[in-house]
Amino acid sequence: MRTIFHVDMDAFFVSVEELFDPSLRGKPVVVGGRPDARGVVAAASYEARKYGIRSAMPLRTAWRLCPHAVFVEGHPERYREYSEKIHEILCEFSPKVEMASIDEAYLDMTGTERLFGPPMKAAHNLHEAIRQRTGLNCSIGVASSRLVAKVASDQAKPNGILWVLPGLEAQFLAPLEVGKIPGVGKVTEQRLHELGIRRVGDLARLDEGFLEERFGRWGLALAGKARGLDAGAWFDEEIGEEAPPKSVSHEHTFEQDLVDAQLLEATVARLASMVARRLREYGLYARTVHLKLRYRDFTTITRSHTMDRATQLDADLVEEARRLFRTHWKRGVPVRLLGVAASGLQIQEGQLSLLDQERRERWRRALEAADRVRDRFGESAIELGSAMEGLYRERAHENPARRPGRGAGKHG
DNA sequence: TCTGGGGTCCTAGGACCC
DNA sequence: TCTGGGGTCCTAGGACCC
Repeated sequence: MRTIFHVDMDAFFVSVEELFDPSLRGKPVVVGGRPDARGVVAAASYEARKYGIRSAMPLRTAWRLCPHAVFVEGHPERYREYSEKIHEILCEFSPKVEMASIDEAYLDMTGTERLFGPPMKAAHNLHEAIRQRTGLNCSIGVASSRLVAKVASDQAKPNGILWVLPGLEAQFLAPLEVGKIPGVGKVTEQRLHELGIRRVGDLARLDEGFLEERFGRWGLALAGKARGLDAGAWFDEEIGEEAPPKSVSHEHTFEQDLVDAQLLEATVARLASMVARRLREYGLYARTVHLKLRYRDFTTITRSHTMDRATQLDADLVEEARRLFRTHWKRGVPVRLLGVAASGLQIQEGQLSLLDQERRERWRRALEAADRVRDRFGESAIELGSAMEGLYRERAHENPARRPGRGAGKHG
């Protein structure tokens, strides 16, 4: 029998903002952007929630519900910093810690009794350690599976601890609405409602075969979840360190829909460069490039292309993304959002000839140097990066014989 | 009300190979 | 010559999470 903790920070983004600006305390606060911006609520304070404001709600709606709320853009760097602090603290309590997102984590506390005492005592100590060292509140769920621990932390909010005793998992879940099960969203909830299933207990009573018939493999997982088991890919057994990313993406919604081909293409190029940069930071190479296009009426298409070999170079990703855009954008139709993603990530580049390898190595170093320039002077220096690429091409063309002899790293 | 950005996982059809 | 099945890759779309 395992002992799993799920630690979930309370109103994380808002709470971090309050640390830096205590005048926000006690007020309805919305993190996400200006109230008239195109965007959604990233986090709402408990006071703001009293007005019906919720995460993922359009900012304009939130503003209508509570015009005197304080709207802030937010500070992602600060959230990352605090997330790392929390991770450090968690690692003092267990060697098996897994950050599930920026503000929540699973701990395997099995066999830590001699060190930290029984589960409730350990949970209290952990809660107190986080509060003292970060000034932030969290809620903790304790149970024999990830699933039940996660639901328990949600039930414990705000600022509480809930331990579901081994053997009582199904009893704990039974009265809850099916939407409380992680992985059951609006669509599945609606489908279950149509079958007359409203509570987890209703679900648990059903025959597995019936669920599999209607929901496929997902139905089987659902049957397990209703009984408190870690079923399905969402909850793999071991709790451990994070795996490398499977995809990297950047997207942008325009303040106003755009039809200008040049502006749109420039955006595609910028997004592709940002993706390439992240790949270099991770030390990964991508084989597949995806373009995402959202039109004014919100219809959204994605188009992708898989290359012969993996790359992490701006030029390659920009070229592929731009081609996808030119091929698939319906000219003259206003665009709301553009996105570029990379997948099929691997550690090594595909096999190359020696000459290609040298050429690519020079490019890679030049681009890394450009990344450093951007770090120092900000994203506006991005033009410098592309200008350098142009310069490189010209020179290589004018005087190809000169390139290999000179120090390869100098051209950054 | 008018819908972000960054991810993961699943499904399903078609191509291609054995 | 016709028929088949399984496995894997690619592509597109969608549900879901924070």
